[in-house]
Amino acid sequence: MTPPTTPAPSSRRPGRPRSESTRREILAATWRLLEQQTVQSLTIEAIAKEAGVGKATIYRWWDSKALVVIDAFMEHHVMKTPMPRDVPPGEAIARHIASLVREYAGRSGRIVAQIIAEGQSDPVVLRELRERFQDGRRTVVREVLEEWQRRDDIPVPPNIEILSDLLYAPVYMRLLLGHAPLDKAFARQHVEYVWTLLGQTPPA
Amino acid sequence: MTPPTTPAPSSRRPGRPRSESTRREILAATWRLLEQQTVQSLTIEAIAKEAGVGKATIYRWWDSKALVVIDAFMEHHVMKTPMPRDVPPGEAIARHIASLVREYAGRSGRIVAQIIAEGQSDPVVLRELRERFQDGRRTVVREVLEEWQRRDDIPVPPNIEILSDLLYAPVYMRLLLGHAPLDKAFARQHVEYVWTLLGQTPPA
Amino acid sequence: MTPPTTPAPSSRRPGRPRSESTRREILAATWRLLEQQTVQSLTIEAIAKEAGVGKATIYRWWDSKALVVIDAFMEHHVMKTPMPRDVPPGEAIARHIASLVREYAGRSGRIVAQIIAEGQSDPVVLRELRERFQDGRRTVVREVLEEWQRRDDIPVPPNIEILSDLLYAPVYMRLLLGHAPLDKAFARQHVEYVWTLLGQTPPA
Amino acid sequence: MTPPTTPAPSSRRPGRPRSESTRREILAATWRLLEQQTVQSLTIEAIAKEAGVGKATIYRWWDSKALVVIDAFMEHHVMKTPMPRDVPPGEAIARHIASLVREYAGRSGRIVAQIIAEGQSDPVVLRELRERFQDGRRTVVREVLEEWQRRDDIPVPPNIEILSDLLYAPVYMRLLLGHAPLDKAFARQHVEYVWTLLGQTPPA
DNA sequence: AGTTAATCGAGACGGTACGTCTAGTCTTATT
DNA sequence: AATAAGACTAGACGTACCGTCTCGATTAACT
Repeated sequence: MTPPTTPAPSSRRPGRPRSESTRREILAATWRLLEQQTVQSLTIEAIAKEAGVGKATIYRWWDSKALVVIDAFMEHHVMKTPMPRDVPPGEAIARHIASLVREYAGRSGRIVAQIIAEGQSDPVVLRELRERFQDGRRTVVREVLEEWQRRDDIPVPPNIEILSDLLYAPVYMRLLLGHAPLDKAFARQHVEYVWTLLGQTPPA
Repeated sequence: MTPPTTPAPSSRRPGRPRSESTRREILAATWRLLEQQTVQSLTIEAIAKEAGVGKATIYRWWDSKALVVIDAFMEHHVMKTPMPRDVPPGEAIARHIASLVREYAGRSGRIVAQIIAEGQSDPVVLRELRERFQDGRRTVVREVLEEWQRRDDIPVPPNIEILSDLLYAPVYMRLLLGHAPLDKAFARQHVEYVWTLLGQTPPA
Repeated sequence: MTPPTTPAPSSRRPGRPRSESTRREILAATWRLLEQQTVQSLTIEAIAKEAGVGKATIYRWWDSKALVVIDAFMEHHVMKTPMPRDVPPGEAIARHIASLVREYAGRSGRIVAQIIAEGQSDPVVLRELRERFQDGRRTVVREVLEEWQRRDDIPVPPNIEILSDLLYAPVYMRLLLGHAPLDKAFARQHVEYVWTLLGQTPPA
Repeated sequence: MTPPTTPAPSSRRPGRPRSESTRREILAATWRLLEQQTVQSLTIEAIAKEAGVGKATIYRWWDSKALVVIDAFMEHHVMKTPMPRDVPPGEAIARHIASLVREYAGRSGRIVAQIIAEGQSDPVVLRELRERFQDGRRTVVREVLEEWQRRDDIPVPPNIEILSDLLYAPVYMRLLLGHAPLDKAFARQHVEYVWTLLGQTPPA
């Protein structure tokens, strides 16, 4: 199945073209339903009904419920946790972590967590989530970390992913395990501690 | 519903007592089926058939499929990742992380990941998993970290959970997101880097 | 699949026994729906809904929609066109044809016609209809015809089926083709003519 | 909807004229598919695909699947069971019945039976079938029977349809009910018996 | 030894959703 | 206009499980 985001690159295929309004309605309906239930309890049937759409139309463009949810999420997410680019790298990362925690503490966090959950039994979902949502972010983080190393000479491991994980993994762990709160206090303490270990003054 | 692990607390209830062999057969069947499929695709119906047991018998003792899986997992897990207690605390933690990575790289890891996944739409599951599988471990980790602080004066955050997460979260993140390998090289690099930040010599 | 009319011949099978009330409710619902629509437009889904029953329950006991309809028909039909046994054979046949025409001119006729229609693309249906509905009748007709031959010396073909068809086929042809009315006048004219050919006085 | 056999009666309508080759291709595709499946299981979708034609094109010219089938049947049938016109009327009828039985014993019989079946839930189909396929025949049969009466003084009922049904109904009954074979032996026995009743010598 | 009460297996039951299929309609660009 | 292509809403298909229920049969402790 062609990824639904890639329309028709060439001139034009024969037949009635895909309805853009239908696509939007499906994603909007999905998003509405996710206010009241989990991804697991969500059904294609319910999405179709809520969107006023035939089930086959959904199956035509998406391979699984989770992929619809990823699309719906991307449609409404539009990068609410950007990496600040006009501040020193250490502060950029700190602010980014804070905004990520803030975002993940709410509904978006629950939905990301449930998409990751779906991904545990469907590799396609996990891959799609990473490619569309996280890989770009990881690249930016890596660049900022390298800049930070150049500017402030922070100690960096041979494989910079190790540092990147160190910074972000606790956020995801609390999101998914819920063993401790995912809140502003956590973000501050985590940043303060790691910055101290890196020999930096934590941002105010 | 009474937790299935708590048999009969008082002297004795009237009527036919619960069959211990049936309980074991259900958990064994669950474990067998999990060799071939995911927790999500596993069904109570299939467990009942595989175990030669009525569905109602399963429902009588467990509230959900995931709770059966947790029990089956505990039955076969028997703490394969103990915290070494006869080595210096820094080395104990390092070895523990290595054994955890080793364990999670295989089937147990997949199953733990899938239980966490189930937990994203069922708080009971997540709580049960934490209480029976992780809380005890976290307590031990905390004790070892405090000993480490006393012995080697490592820098420790006010809330020691922050350090604990720093050490273990990358393992869970790789287990669940799969964005980077969960292998021996990762364990070594991660430990080496964090130990360096803590001003310690990483164990060989 | 076991014919649903044959319950459990032996002592008792394990498991919850089949619900007789459910069986009756399904057939009653089918009959109700057939007052408003054709067999072709009838759906298992609609039967299930009308009967307040799960679809699987219908599929468990019947192989196809048409077989449910046959059962529903038999349940309500209870042989409304019996062969009179206390009159001379010629008159018995004449009365039987008249009652058959009367019956087939109404709803029963439409349903029998539609079952035969279903049978054109499903041999099982046609066989079932013949075995449960027509074979018994044909046997009786044959006996009465043989008695008629003995008593009144009517001319009979070597294969008595030929005469039997001659008597009954026009009824079915009008039922199915509708090229001419299936009414009392037809029944009278048909009987009068055939009786004349057989050298008998037609009954008043 | 205009009957599809009536092309464009007037001089010329604006726009692209109906494609005759498309019409033929649809009917040919229908006929090909009917070699492998029943009318009931045949779908407009399959016909369109097999003919390389849009579904809408079929819907534009025919009101239902069964009407397409009737057209396809007429296209290939070309009256294979004509009434012989250069023999005595009794023999003409006898030969006609024999050829009808021969024809109906094969694939044509199955298709006619299935068209009649479709007609049980769609009066339009039944009417169309009669008008285009059987009414002409019935008229011819009636004429031959009347000639037979004049020539050989056979006993004829007031309404000659009664005799006509007597002759032909057993053929249709066996075609549709399948309770007894539709073969050469049947045709011979049936004709012999009826001819005897009519006081005629059966043809050799 | 007989009674009592909960357990067990089997499997039928009312439901719900699955993913597929076809109906019949519509929207394109092309002929 | 008519066409091929194919997307669209609608809804039935037959299957799979859900969690509940009714059976008869078992299994112990308590009369």
